[in-house]
Amino acid sequence: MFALVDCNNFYVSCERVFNPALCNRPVVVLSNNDGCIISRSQEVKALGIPMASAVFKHKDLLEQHDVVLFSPNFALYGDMSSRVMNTLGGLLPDIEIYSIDEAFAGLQGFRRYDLGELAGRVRDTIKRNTGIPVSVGVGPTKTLAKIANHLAKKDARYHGVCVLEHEGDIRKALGGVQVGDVWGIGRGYDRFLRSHAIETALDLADLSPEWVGRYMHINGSRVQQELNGVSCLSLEHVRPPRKSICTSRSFGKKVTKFGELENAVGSFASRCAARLREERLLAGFVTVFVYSGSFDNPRCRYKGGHTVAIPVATQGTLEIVRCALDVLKEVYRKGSAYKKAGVVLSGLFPASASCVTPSLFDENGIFGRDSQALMQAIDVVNSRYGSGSLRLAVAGSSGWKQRMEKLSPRYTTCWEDIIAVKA
DNA sequence: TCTGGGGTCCTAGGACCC
DNA sequence: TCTGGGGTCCTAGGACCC
Repeated sequence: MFALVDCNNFYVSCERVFNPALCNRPVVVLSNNDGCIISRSQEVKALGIPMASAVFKHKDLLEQHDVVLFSPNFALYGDMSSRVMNTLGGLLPDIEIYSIDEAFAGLQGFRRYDLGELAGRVRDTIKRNTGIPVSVGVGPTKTLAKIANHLAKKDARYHGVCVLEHEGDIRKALGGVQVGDVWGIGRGYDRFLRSHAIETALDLADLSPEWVGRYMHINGSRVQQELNGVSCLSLEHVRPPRKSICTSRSFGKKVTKFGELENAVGSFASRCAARLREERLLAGFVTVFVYSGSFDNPRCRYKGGHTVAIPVATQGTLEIVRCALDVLKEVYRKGSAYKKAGVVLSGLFPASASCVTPSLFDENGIFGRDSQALMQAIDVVNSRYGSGSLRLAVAGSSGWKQRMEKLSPRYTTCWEDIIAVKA
């Protein structure tokens, strides 16, 4: 059996932990640039405001109900996530951290336990230790554990815990779940299945496997088997090695000047290089992409991107920024108004590996022409004084800066922001 | 006025090899 | 009249996840 532990309204719940006055008020957390709604409290869901929709579309409704808005505070959410995962790991040792707010757990060691009681204990302990409310779903496959979790969240009668163990219960539950709510069925397959009158998870489970294989390929077949209790997806204890690192942002206003775009791409490339060193990796390729506004006149839309190989795989900021700016010159088109840009590093492998192919002509190793001491100094200064404290002149923040108007304090990761409690 | 940011995997088709 | 059989690699696009 598998359990899926998923935090309720995670980003909103993090804000509420340090500001309990928000607990019975409608709250949302916005995306970068304060553009979209990416986390909603129960009260906001009840207003019918959908996930990931644009704020300006709901302006009146948000004002009318006095909804509290937050800019995203990922420093806080990341730290709260590790608190939740640490507590969970202490209760259920066999876990896979699946995303910032959810984890699977293998329950092989708990065969003789009452799984409902165990799940309830997990829920109560995480709430007590971290302040974050979670829901727990239990089932014989990961996909069924997801379904159980979905039910535990949706139906208050479950009190946040749902165990699907026996076939009759499972089929009954599947009959009440929309096919588009099944893990692995996204917008595309939802539309396709509904056009064939397949409405519920049970309808999908009962289809002929040949038909599913033909039209939904290998992943669709796995989803179907998992719904029927055949486990195809095992617990992944170690994260598979990362294949790419991406930093991209939408701009606070449209950017037309090459110099401003250069500042943005320079800082994205610097951020990517810093993450590369954090994870002790080397990169072999740099991609730069730029978009002009996609919601305006579609005729003026421009999307440019290009990838180059770095001569010798590196983790040095100077080398990577230099490559990225060269690529930017190729993809920049004068006259376009840019709304978004990004840098992607790929061809990654561990810096410790002996598989680096060095340059025939240059003995500088994995930092390219950059000095290792310089990179270390930059990383140390930025970790002590905040990222961006020490940066390249080209990695400026003029012009393209994002809106972040409703940011909460970094309660758990910054000394100045720690809450003072008065008796 | 205003529309997120980060990932992974699979498939089809084309180019190329012998 | 008749035109092989076996591969690999790369890319674009589409699907999905949070």
